[in-house]
Amino acid sequence: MPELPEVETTCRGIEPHLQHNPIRKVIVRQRQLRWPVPSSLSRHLKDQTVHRVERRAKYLLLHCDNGTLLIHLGMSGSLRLVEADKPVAKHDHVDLLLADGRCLRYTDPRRFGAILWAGKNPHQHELLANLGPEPLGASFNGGHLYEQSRGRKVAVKNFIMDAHVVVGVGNIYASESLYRAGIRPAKAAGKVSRKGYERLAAAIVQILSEAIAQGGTTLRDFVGGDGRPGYFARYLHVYGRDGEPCSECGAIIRKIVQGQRSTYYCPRCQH
DNA sequence: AGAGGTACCTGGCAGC
DNA sequence: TGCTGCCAGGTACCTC
Repeated sequence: MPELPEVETTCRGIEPHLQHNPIRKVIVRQRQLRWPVPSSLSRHLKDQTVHRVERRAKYLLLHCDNGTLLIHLGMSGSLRLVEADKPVAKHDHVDLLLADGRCLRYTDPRRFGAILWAGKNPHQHELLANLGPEPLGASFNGGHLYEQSRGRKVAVKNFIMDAHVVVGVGNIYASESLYRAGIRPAKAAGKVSRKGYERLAAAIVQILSEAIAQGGTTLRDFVGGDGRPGYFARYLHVYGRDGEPCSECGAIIRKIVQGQRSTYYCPRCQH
């Protein structure tokens, strides 16, 4: 479910509700996520206040005075503020009960997500320390992609999904960005020109920014709860559209598999 | 070092 | 209706 725009939307959505609203109790119903939820969680969080929520890559960092809670939503995770007495559903794994009678509820059917305690220097945490630049940050541009890609034989689509190169480009937006930049997903990363990477970096920035402005495209349907409707048809040009005509040139959109993930592209617009 | 595959897990859907 | 197989938005870790 969550690509970077959804994580960003979650980040902005929960922060104002957590500030000045101390955590009174932690309930862990399912400890077995990607890594076990630490048993020390309750001790660390009880009576702490989250004073700031930050996003780094697709991790959420809930900063408290004595350390930081790291949350990753994996493929199917979500965080919602609900009344504390709302009945729990099957995959509601963790609740942070708040002083105002509500709770931050972590739900994750596939349990690929993570909830970890990071201590006082969270950016030094092993999961965060070696990540590439933020796509919406100042150090990300076409030059960076160009430099990083010299000599690399990996397909450019896999290259831009590598978190050591740039974080936050998930499977949907990888296809969409390459389409907008006019680059074939299977092309070797080292063979893409500087100009190509300048278009690609610009496309990544534009597409992620637009998705955030819309409130996180995929989160919308996830919250709605039913499959993957409306927004796909409206905002995505190639993803999930194999067999349909390209909106630019009319050629039939193709689907290929790269690294066990589906990739979509227009054979006429992308070279 | 880099490329590619595997693993984690549940649910929804198509096809029979 | 029920079964089977396949697919799904992520990413750390393994092997070659």
